Order: sequence, then structure tokens, then C-alpha cells
Amino acid sequence: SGQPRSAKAQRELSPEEQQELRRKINSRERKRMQDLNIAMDALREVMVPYVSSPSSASSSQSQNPGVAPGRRLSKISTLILARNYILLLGSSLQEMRRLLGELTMGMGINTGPVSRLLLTGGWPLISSPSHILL
DNA sequence: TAGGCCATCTGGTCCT
DNA sequence: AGGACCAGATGGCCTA
Repeated sequence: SGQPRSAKAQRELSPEEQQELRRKINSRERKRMQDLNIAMDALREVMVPYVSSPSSASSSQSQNPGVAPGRRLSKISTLILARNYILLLGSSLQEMRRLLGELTMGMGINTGPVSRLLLTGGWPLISSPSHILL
């Protein structure tokens, strides 16, 4: 009973049927990995301006270790950069909130919908970047 | 030539 | 039961 059902069921098949089943499983796995790569490419596309901007290109070695300038981002580099970018956006938003708070409270400025959203942390994902850490 | 990156195959496990 | 997900193994390609 220690054997997994699929392996047991597989052994009861004829060699031809086993081969056909293997082909189907391999094909599904290939498709799954291809979908994953499509998603990775989409993420790369978002990250490209962040990585290859002229200002960061020269200093990319210190800021983005493992990222070779002019080359396609590896999967691991894409994920690490995306994480760093999200953290950066989170802290930028926090700073914006702080400045907006100083402005509106210190000067009695009437807050519009955008500033109200920022001040009240209307976007939980960004207001708490740690929620989306791996 | 060594090391990094990647695609593919495979068997096991989890989920519906 | 079948499909999705995962991790290990393997071999190919490319670059320093």
C-alpha cells in the first residue's frame, strides 16, 4: 500500500499503454512549464526598464548582482529583481504618504480622493509589502 | 573547460 | 481516477 495509486495503476498497463500514458504526462508537464515561462517573460517585460535604464546599467553590478547588462534576465534574477522592485515601490509609497500627511495636516489643505486613499492606506497590498513576501 | 542556465523526463505527492 | 504541482536527474548550449 506504500505505492502511489498512479504508479500501481501504471504497472497494470501494457507496455504500449504505459508509453502512451508517459507521452501524455510529459506533454502536460511541458505545457505547464511553457505557461510558467510565458508568465516569466511577462514579468521580465515589466522589469526590463527597471534593469536596463541608462542610470542603472552602469552601476548594475553593485545594485543588481548576477544581472549581466545587455543580456536576457535569468529566471532567478527576474524573481529577485521583482521582489526588490516591489519593496522599493512600497517604501516609496510610504514616503509619499508621510510627505502628504505633513502637507495636508500642517497646512490645512483639503484632501482629495487620491490623497485620502494614500493617507488611509487604501491599497493593502502596497501598504504592507511584507504580506507578499515569499 | 568549468560553471550557469535551461528544457525535458520522471516518479512521487497533493488536490479536485 | 486524473490532472496539477514539485523536485531530482540528465544532457545541451553558452560564456568567461
